[in-house]
Amino acid sequence: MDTQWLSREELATWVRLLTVVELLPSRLDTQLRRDSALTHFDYYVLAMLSEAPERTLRMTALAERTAATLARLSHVVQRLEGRGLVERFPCPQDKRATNARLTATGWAKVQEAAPGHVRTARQLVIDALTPEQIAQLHEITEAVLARLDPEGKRASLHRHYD
Amino acid sequence: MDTQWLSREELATWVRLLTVVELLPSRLDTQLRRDSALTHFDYYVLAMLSEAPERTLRMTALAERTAATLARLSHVVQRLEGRGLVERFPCPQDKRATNARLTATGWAKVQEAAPGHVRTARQLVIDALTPEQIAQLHEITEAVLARLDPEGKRASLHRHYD
DNA sequence: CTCTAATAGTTGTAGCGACAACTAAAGGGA
DNA sequence: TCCCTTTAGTTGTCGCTACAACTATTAGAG
Repeated sequence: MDTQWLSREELATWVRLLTVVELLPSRLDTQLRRDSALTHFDYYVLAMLSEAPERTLRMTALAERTAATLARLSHVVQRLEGRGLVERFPCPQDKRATNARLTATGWAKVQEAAPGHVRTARQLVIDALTPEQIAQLHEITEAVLARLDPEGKRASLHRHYD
Repeated sequence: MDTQWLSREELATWVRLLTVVELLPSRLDTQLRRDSALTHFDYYVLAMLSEAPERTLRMTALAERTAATLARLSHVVQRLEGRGLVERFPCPQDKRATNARLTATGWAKVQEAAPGHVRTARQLVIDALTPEQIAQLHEITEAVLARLDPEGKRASLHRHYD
């Protein structure tokens, strides 16, 4: 049971990755909060609904696409419903299930927030990388996700974009 | 002011990156919480202190190495002090400043937690990648950090590992 | 030698997320 | 049919983080 410590190069990379993982979410939150009064997670919930048929998804499906637990999603959707951006209604086919649907106000909100968010994504990440690096990062995140979420229980989102 | 939307490849990569950024911290937290009753951030604070001369750092220096705001660090160190893992004392040279020092108990805690944490880091990320991918990820995170933290105000940590 | 601005750190508060406990409905034997 | 398990979702609570407001000390301009 000897510990396999990290090599110099592995450690340097690991530390940089942690720093990115630490800083990126707060940057995204800050921009969206300031410009649209949404957290980044709020935005993603709305964005996923906006791309779904009828702008409607079951809570479980929405949770997968946003890589969230059902509990967290439930809290968030409750708040979004209170703000009139989303509405919930029981699923007719399965009485256990709940559907979440984007309201007209919610749709307008996403439309308004999207350009600024994309600009931020470019500024902070995408435009900092060469096309080759984008391709490399694609492979790298793919490999890591296979470890983080082997069965794809959470985080099915990326499969919709292949 | 037309929006430069993301290409198919850019979007797929961006979504994967977001998923990693969403899932990785909670995985690290879960392991450390379960095995050592520490958050990942707690662990990093203790780890940074353990590598410093005298196992002591000024709050500002510690905040940079952990990519945290001073406010956040202050709260965390307060809690760690309450648990006897860290102690604080005023800096003699600069009466505004506070030094944080790892206690013997804190040192023991890091020693105990480190192997499990490294094993997790390998399992989830490092061992999922080839040496080439590690090198690529090093470059990629470097480029992104230059955007996230241009002046290196926060996140000076990685420079200690070059 | 002031007086102002910058630096160092702390604290209060509010909001979000993790975890555990819970209800309710559907599925699946025997 | 009955019972047990699984699935779907909600809710309460606690702890952590962001943000803003605050104090105290130091550095720098004039």
